[in-house]
Amino acid sequence: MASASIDPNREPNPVEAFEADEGFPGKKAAEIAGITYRQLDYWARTDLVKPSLARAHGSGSRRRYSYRDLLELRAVKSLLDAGIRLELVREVFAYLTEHLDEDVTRVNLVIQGSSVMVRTGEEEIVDLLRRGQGVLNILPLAGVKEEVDAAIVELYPEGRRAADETPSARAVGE
Amino acid sequence: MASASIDPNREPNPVEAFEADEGFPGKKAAEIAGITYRQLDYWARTDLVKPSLARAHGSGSRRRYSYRDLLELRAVKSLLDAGIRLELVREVFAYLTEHLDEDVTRVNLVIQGSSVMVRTGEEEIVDLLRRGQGVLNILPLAGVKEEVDAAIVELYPEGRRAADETPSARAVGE
DNA sequence: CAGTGGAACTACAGCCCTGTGACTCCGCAC
DNA sequence: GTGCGGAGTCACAGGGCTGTAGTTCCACTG
Repeated sequence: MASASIDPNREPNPVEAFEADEGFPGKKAAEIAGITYRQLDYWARTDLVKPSLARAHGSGSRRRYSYRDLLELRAVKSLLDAGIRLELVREVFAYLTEHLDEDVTRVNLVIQGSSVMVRTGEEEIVDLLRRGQGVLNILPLAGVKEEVDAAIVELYPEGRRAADETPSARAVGE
Repeated sequence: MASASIDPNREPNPVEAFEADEGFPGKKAAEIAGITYRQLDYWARTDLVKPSLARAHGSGSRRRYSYRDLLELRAVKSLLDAGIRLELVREVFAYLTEHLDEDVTRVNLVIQGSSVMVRTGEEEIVDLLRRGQGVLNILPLAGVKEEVDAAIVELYPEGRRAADETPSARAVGE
């Protein structure tokens, strides 16, 4: 709701400030995504979601997750919470990592058997439903983004160098 | 759509003949459902899908599955194939066993988080989609029935005492 | 009615996956 | 340098099977 204006020369929001600064360290990434640190660690080791700003290089080093990584982490969590096996989640993300651009906001992730799609309209989904082959799994990515943003604001209200407080729903286009 | 006519004085189809006779023994049930015998056994032991005509009572005894049991087995398999964890499947069936009447044919099974629903129209599903909270899993039960019928006809064409050879459901689909 | 063969259930060990706990280790900021 | 916090390691647990070697019961034969 509210003031998520698409101002071309707006201030960087907390998310961007964070990222520009240094990204999110493992522990915070886990908190924001709502998972345990051990899961985050396990997923990183097993190549499910790796920190894209800086990978670990031995004990004592620090992983650094980008905002997009957070979205992925949270999406994984959502799928898991919905009772989907990590095995399938891995397949999904193998695809997703390549095909997901920045248009996260109005899109549904649709999984049908072993094929993954990114669908915008309800029409298309109804169509899939009608020709119903097997189970459909549908994850609205908009919700994922909202959750991540909310978690960031709640856990780390001032970003890093303060910046814009509005939760940045980033709006339509992209 | 099509020829699954509800003819009041039709012959019993192979399915009904089978069941009236003695139901389906474990091994055949597994074949028809498209699962391994070990899975069937495991599910029976852990109370996921139990043979409703006769449960095992020691080595040498025989489980006897009803046609409806076959539908459940196949539905479980579909859910599993779709990457859903057995844990969730158990929850689903706890509900389903009570709320699934005989109208299996035009219904979608909708799972959202921990709540399970049986929905007929696309409207309702679109609505759920629109207010999208979390992941939706949708399984068209019609397909399940078709698959079971097809499997029975293919694997055991003569039912038991012959009976009606016409593939009951299928026809048009395909 | 006893004997027998085989189908089908049972027991049990073992495998893989997904974590979790409890340490240990070590890079980096100070 | 040194200490802190986060990465690494290892052992182990629980779920969900699978494979295999028993056990039984049941139907059929004689």
